[in-house]
Amino acid sequence: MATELICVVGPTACGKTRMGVLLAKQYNGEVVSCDSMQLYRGMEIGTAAPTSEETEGVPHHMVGVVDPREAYSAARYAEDAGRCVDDILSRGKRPIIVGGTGLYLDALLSGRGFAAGQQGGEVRQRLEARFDAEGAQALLDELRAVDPESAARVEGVNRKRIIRALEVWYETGKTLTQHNLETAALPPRFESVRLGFAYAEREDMRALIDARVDEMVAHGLFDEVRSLLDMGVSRSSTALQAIGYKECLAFLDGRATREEAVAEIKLRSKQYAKRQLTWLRRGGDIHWYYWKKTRNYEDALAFSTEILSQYGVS
RNA sequence: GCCUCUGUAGCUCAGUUGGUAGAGCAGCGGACUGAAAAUCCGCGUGUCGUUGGUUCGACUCCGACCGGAGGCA
Repeated sequence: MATELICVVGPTACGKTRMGVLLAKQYNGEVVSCDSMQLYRGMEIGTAAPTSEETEGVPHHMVGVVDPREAYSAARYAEDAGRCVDDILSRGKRPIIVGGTGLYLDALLSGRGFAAGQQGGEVRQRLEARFDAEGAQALLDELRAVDPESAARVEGVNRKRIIRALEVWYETGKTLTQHNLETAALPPRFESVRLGFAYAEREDMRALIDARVDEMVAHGLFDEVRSLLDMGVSRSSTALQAIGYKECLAFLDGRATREEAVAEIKLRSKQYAKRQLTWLRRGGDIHWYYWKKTRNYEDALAFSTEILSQYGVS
């Protein structure tokens, strides 16, 4: 199968948006965002969603398409984004996947599918209630009895993972381990080349993240959070768990000063970037380009086209 | 100028009667297919201000010096 997709990955604030646009222009492409928070409407500032100036006319999909009151998921992303990709391909254009949500990207590309169960589902709600009432140990023991491998892989008191593994068991009668085993061998849904962009010095990335957070605040991040609340987005919603939003909430609710909130956003953003790097390292198979102090997009584009030509992408 | 307190990890601080040091946060590494910007796991990274002295042995006791805080003048 010929290479169909170009993927632009990397930690936050490392030039993915710009590279996506440049590549789209060069390869007759359209961008499909792969970002679990840019999906939500009304969160442009805090998620650094591409602005109309930034996109320069290149179509961007999967940005601002979900009501923030809704709970989205990796499974839904794989479906929705998959449709976008198919559509772009059918029009003879090149899909360029741009984003930093590793799980979503893998879900889109792999075509493995997810086992049944969902946030807000009956089985899940019941398990959540039981977890809080009976304690982690009880459910972990229960999981160990049916799916010892999953139980072993769930390190510590990982509420989400314990519940999810049990949910798969009760929803499908198969263990999560079994599901993973059966789907891991499936061929990928799309063939792709992954280009990674990061900083050679982590300190440079950190400084940039700090500066970008200050920019977001100057551009009205706090107002953005206020208007989400005004439109009835719950404080516990997935959307408001986004970095930059939950910290603003702490300020708006009087649990932190404005300065503390901003400092917390910077901190959490940098920790997030580190986690993104961990995820991407693990996946391997990425052609990395490392920025020096200042970004040389021309050089990065030259690097990218060189790599892409090796895969027959032109 | 004198007196008192103080100086230990990147930061805030513990450290019993002398046996070369440990917490939180930060940081670093890792896991992760239906919340993933989420959730969870692992790892101390050190001229104990400097310099003399006492001692088998000093972060610990003594002196001097340097830096910080407060008080009296």
